[in-house]
Amino acid sequence: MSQPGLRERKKERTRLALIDAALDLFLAQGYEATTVDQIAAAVEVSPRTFFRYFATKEDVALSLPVDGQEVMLRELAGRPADEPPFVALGHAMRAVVAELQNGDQTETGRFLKARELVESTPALFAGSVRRMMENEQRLVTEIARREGRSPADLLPLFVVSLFTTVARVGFESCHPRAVEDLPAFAERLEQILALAERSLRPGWDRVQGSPGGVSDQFIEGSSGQVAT
Amino acid sequence: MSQPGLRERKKERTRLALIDAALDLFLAQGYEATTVDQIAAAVEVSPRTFFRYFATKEDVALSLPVDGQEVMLRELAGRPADEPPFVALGHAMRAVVAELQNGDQTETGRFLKARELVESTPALFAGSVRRMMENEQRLVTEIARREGRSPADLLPLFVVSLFTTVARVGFESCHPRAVEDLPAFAERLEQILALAERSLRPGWDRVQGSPGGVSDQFIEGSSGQVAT
DNA sequence: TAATTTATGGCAGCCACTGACAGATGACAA
DNA sequence: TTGTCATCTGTCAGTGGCTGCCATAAATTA
Repeated sequence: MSQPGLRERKKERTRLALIDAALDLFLAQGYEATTVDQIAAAVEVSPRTFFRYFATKEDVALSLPVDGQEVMLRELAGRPADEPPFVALGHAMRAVVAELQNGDQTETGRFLKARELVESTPALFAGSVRRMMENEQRLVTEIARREGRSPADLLPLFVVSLFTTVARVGFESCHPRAVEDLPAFAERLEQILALAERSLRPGWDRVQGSPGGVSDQFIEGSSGQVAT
Repeated sequence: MSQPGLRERKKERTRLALIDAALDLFLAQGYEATTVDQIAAAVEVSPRTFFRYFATKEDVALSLPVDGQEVMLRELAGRPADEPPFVALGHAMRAVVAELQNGDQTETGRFLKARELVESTPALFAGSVRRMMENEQRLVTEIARREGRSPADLLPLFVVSLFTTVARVGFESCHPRAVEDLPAFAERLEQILALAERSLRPGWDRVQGSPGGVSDQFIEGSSGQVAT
C-alpha cells in the first residue's frame, strides 16, 4: 500500500474537510443559507479553491451518494452472468449497503448526514435525482451488455428504470422518521424489493423468460414504426 | 365567457410571448448559452419583469409540461372509482395526450418544442423529472383516496412511482428520433403501457387483487419495524 | 540544488435572481 | 370625463454561484 505521495494525501484531506464542513454548516443553518465562502473559510481555504475540488456547491453535498453509485456499478459488473437483470441489480444494491455497514464510523456518519440533508432539502433532492438519472444510462449499458442486447433496446431501459424507482421508493419511504441507522434502511430495502418481486411476473426482465404467452413483438426496442 | 379584462389578456399575451421567445432562443443557441436578458429583450420587456412571470429561467421552459401535470391530476380525479389504480392512471395519461391532439396548432407546436428541448438539455430534463416527482405526492394522495387507504401506505406510492417511471420511459424512448408528431408519441405510450402490463401480475396494484398467494404482510405501509 | 509540474490565492467579471422605490397603466366609481 | 385606487412595469443596487487569468508557493523529479 504505502503513501500515494504527500500531495495526494493532502488533497484527500482537504476534500474530506470541505465535505465535513459543508455538511455541518448545511445541517446547522440550511443549504441555501450557507455560502461557499463560509465553507471555504471554515477549512481555511480560498473560495476559488473550493471550486477546484467541487464544480458546484451542490456537488459537495452529493459527492458521497455519487461515490455510492460508482460502487454500485462496479458490483453490478461483478455479478454472475446467469443472474436475471433485476436480481443482479438487487444484489449489487445490497453490496453497496453492506460496504457502508462495514465502513469506519466517521464514514457512515458522513453518509447519514448527507442522506438526511438530501431528503430534507428540495434543491439537493433534485440534484440527487438528476445524478441518479445520469447514472441510469450507465446501468442500462451494463445490463444490455450482460444480456447481449443493444443499449437502445427498450427492455434494459425498462428494467433499470423500474429498479431505480424501487430503490428511490425505498429511500423515500424511510425518510420521515429519519434514516437513523443502516440496518433499518437495509431492512426497508428488502421489503420494497420483496414488494416488487410480488408485483412482477416471473421472468419479466428477460426476453425468453415467462414461458407461455408473453409476446415480444416490440421488445426489440426502437425499431420501425416511428421512423418516417 | 367574454374577456377576462384587458389586463388579464395582456398578461397572458406577455406570458406566451416570453415562452415562445425563450423556446426559440433555447433551441437556436442552447439553453445555457441563452441569458434571461436576451429573452426579455426579444419580448421588449425588462429582465425584472421576466422574473415576475417565471420564478426561474428553468420555469419558462417547463411551464407547459407542468400544465400537463395539472390536467393529468384533474383527469385522474374524474376516473370511475372501480378502475384499478394503474388502469386509471393510464387512462388519465391518455386523456392528456388526447387533449393535446385536439389543441390549436400553435399550442401543439409549443408543446413539441418544449419536449424537444427538455429531452436534449440535461439540466432541463432533470428539472422536468424533479417536477414529475414533486407532483407524484399529489397523485399518491389521489390514488390513496380512491382506494380508501392512507397516503402513507406503501402500495399507492409504489403504484404511482411505477407509473411515473413507465411514462418517463415512454418519453425517453421516443426522443432520439425526435417527437415529430403526437400520434407517434401516443402510439409509443400504448406500447410501453402494454409492456408494463405484460410485466406485472394481474391485481398487483390492489391489495385484495391477485387471488392466491400474495402475502400482504407489509403492504400495510410504514408501520412498526423501523421505529425505535 | 535546479528544473518542472501542480496546487493555491487573488482579482475581475458574467449571470441568475431579489428587494425597494418610482412611474405608468388599466379598473372602477362619481 | 375625471379622479382614485390597485396593479403592472422599469430602474437600480446588491448578493451569491461560478469562471478565466495570472502570479506565487509548494511538492516532485532530475
